[in-house]
Amino acid sequence: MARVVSERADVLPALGEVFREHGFEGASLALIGARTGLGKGSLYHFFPGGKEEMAEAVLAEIDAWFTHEIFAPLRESKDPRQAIAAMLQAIDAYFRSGRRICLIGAFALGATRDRFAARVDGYFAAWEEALGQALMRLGHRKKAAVALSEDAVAAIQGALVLARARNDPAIFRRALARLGDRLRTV
Amino acid sequence: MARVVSERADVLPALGEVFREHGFEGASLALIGARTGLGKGSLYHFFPGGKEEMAEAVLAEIDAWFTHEIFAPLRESKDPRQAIAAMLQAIDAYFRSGRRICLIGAFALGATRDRFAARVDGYFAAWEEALGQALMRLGHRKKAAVALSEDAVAAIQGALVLARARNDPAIFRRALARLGDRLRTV
DNA sequence: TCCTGTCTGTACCGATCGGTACACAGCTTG
DNA sequence: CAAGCTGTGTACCGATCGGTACAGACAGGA
Repeated sequence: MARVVSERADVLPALGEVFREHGFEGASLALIGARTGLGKGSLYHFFPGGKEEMAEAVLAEIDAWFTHEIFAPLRESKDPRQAIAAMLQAIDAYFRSGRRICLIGAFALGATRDRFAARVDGYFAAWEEALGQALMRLGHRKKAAVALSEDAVAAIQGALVLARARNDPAIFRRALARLGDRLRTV
Repeated sequence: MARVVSERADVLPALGEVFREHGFEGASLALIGARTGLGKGSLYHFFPGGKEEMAEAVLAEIDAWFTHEIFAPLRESKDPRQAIAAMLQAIDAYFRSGRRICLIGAFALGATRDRFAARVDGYFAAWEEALGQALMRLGHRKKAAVALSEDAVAAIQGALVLARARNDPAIFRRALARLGDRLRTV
């Protein structure tokens, strides 16, 4: 039988897209198999825990990406203003300017939330905390920084909802632009 | 066989809750039957179109409620400041202070979006338009009113995502409070 | 009383679901 | 070459899916 040599990590992006487009429940093994090019044999070889393990692996990968690319710079950069600008740019790229939804946000609203509660909560908690840190170093007092970071993360998620609801990615870009203004003023 | 006498409209609230909690795909007929107390016979009697017609009816009911309770006052009230305050209060009650999600927002992020695209788009479009009207009568210029209303609707949706993601309804109340401040300043 | 239309429960349908079992292919190590 | 591990395809499992068919139950009007 054909041997294609793939690794667990190789299929995570495709897996993520299937979950994004069809949700956890809607992503059937048939769909997953078609999208990843892997049969059930391979799938269950890489993910013995089935769909749940696949989703968990995808969430872990997303978490790692954000931690490294977004959260760490916000926490550590010596220039918080630049770090925030970089965050907005990275977010715009990651969400394809509003054409791609946030899998974690979608899971949060879906029936899947409880199953991945720790990941879902941790993702947003880390984001808020990291952005709050940057805002404090920018000169905001703790309370204001917490409020502003909560507002910012919510604005991003809301913009993703709206952009997809109205099928208009421009909504997301406009929201990011306004958010940039609000995050620049101390 | 037992006869309970119910009407189509009577089951819409229960139907809505099932879709909220399990999503469109996750809401199986077994679940729907259990929650509404209706068997398949009754269900398909009231909704010959099956699940799709059930969801459509729920969306129509939600749309009607918002149109009457939220959008119309925003458009017509002689005191836009008061109308906006009333909107925030009605929203807080409707979403149970963050303990209840927005079905339309959840559908927008889910795989179901395309099937109910018109409803989903129309709901948010109407909200933005109505709020924009109120903001203009409050003294904002058209461009600012449009931007602010888009921001406000996104903020509400984002706060619902966050509140459910982090399992903390207080996030929603805080977001509403901050939104009130932003909408009050002309 | 009978008839007709509105409800309701239930048996049943084919399709698909997630998951398991297992045989086999091919590389790697001796 | 032989053994062993890692991938891979496929047949198969019971459960559940959305939907249909249909007969029985009840109310209102004739």
